[in-house]
Amino acid sequence: MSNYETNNLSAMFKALSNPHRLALFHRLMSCCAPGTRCGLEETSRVCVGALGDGLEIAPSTLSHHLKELHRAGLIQMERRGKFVECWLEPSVLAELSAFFKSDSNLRSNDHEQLLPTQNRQD
Amino acid sequence: MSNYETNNLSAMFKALSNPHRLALFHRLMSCCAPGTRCGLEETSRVCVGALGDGLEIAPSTLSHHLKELHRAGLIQMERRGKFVECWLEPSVLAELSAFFKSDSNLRSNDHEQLLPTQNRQD
DNA sequence: TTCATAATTCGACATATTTCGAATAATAGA
DNA sequence: TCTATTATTCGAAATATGTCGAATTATGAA
Repeated sequence: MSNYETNNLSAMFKALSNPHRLALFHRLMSCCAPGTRCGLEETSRVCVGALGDGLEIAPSTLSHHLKELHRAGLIQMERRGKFVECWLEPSVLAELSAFFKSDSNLRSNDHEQLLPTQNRQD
Repeated sequence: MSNYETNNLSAMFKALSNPHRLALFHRLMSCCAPGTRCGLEETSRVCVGALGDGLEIAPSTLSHHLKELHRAGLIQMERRGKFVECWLEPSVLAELSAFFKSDSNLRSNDHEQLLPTQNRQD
């Protein structure tokens, strides 16, 4: 994993490291049309105020958190009239899911000899 | 997603939000036996010092970061003689990968009416 | 016992994050 | 234009995090 990839990914995880932001992100994940794969082109959108509903945070805090999610590349935002709509690109979910799929992270011999010899045969 | 789950997950993401910690975690992911699914029972272990190799952080910082990863439930640690070995439980990878699989996050009607009516039909 | 190596704990400091309220901007409608 | 609604920006305060060096612990070997 290059430094660039590491920083990009860690920025995403940082955005998700706050419980409020994770909840916001998860709402966006959950609101896709039931019974279909989330997104494709049917990504549903939620306006800012509705996203924060029930979270008990000030509007300014909500705005800040959504900006962080957006800066990390996790969500999209677009003003439509009085409202600002948020949505989630399915490719982002795919990228993150793939990262934790161990198969995609196998390398051949990068880390030979990482254990001292006396500990390798038991 | 319950509050408990949210906090648990966000703690994991917080642990991965630091580039150094993400690099450490990724090394543990990458060092599995080539050609096999990571883990099952062949999880390979790496001792603390070797994990930090090339990362240019002080031993105390390395120790601190590994403790954070452990506290978040992301890695396992066990002393064997002079060394402390670290490894990764495959189930953790599975859990995280599954979280981003949008299918597993579909709910039926939790978020009806999140967009104001005038914006729902375009 | 004494020494060297591996790793952790502790205390300190600089920096970053979370959160809020007040002020501001953007928009739709009367 | 004036007003109400939606959302953002700004500044400040409290708290958390990342990092290091020094001291300490744990262990194996001479």
